[in-house]
Amino acid sequence: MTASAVRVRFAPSPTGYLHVGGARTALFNWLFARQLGGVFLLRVEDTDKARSTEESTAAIFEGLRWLGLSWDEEVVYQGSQPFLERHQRDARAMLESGHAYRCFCTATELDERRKEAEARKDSFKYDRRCDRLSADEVAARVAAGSPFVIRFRVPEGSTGWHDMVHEDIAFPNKDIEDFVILRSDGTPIYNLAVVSDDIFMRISHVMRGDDHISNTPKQILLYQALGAARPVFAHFPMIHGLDGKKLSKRHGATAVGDYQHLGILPEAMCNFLALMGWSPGGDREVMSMAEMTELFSENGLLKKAAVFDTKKLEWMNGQHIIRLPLDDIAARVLPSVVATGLVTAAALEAKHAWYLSLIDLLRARARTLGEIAEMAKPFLVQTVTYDAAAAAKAWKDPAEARAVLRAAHATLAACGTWERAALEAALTALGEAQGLGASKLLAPIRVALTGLSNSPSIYDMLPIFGREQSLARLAAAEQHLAGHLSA
RNA sequence: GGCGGUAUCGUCUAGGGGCCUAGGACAUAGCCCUCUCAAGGCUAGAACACGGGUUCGAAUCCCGUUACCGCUACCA
Repeated sequence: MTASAVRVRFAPSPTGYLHVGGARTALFNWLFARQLGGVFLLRVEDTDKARSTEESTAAIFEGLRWLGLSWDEEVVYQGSQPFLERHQRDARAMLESGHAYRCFCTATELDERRKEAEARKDSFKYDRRCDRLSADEVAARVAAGSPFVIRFRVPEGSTGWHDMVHEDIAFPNKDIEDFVILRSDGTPIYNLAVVSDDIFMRISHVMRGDDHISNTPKQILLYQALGAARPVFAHFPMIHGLDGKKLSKRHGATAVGDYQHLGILPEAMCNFLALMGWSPGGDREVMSMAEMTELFSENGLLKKAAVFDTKKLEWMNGQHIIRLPLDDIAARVLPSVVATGLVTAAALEAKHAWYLSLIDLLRARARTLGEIAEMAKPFLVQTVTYDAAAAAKAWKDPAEARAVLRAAHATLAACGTWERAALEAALTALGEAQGLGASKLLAPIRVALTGLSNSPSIYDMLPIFGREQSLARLAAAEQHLAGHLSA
């Protein structure tokens, strides 16, 4: 097969949001296509009209776009008229070629028989009774207007394939029942629709979740009955929650949109997802999209279900936050910073260099974009709010703290230049002169400057605040403590 | 129940007969760095599900058992 013949698709059913498991499947398809210069397609499986919604479709597109998984060609809708008609044509063709037959058993009857079998602890499989109907009988029922479904007549033998991740898998056909391919209302059942569409879309590799393994033999049978060449199949392992069960709402955030709002970068999300079911080999872990595209290989595909651990996702996000270009991160965190309500985008634009240096200072200590915005707050407020616990600790003795602040204020005010090195030298000298250790000296200043007990280095912050603002904050804290003393 | 799949530290994984007294990462604990918090560095504990084979030799190959997961619809 030539590389250009690679055509893969992601085929979600629009009944919810883009789930992390779906996102992982989409990512693998995308990576595979991009690496081989193939085509990545999107097909919305909306044949179940009752459960499909437009909001869901939009949410899935949005999730894919955010992740950067761009698709080629027009999105295809499985439930659209031309598609439906083709599904019916294919079903009819199989009826005519003898690969399928009409079944007049009603859903209720089937249900009862299934329950009876269950009560006897027998496994239920359709008994093919309608396949034994005479041609005349069938014609009579059709003429009488009896509703019927079309069932595929599963042949003798065994159906297997060579899976890209599981190697060889085979199912004895006797374990596959004569499954329905067309409902009594003329709409197709999943397996028919999928095969019909994959043939039509000339899909070369069907890559999906493990949960489709048992559908595969049925689909292969359909390809054969339809006289079409089958694609290569790949079944990726499932993603589970911390309890080992299939990931669901109970496990917390499972929609990719949840992570977007949490301040996770799409690069980190993809990187993390890629490692669930795939490994580039060796100790390689943190990768850019370009690196993953280059390294992706079916040899690294894993069989075991992976547990989704948000702790590692967060760590990985921190790694991407540090590695991505500063202006890129600064631009992406901007909406969150503006959302604090403390500053406008225009104001930040006006002092872009200052904003960049601020973000540079904060990003090493953040794991999410939201944390960066949170840590940026003290730098954006007009008046500092002193955190009670921080003040209680750093300003334990108000008189002493006030003295330190006053001395620091005088020292810094006397500084000729407002540069990091000079400032540090001046304060270090002050500390030595007063016999104050770094902690004793700097902790009160930290609270005066930020109101918090944790922050970037004082010497890094001073230039960010600037001379005027720094001195003002020192003075304000001193004032605050003075009030505290008289009270 | 039937059928199918999977099985290395708590988690993500490296490993494809000897390089394995099993490596890396997250998490956890401790130390270093240090003005706090991160980041970074170092260290520790922590795994080949079990039982049989095959082989001079098995985490790696085969079989069985067990556990877990999935499918078992006129859902997708």
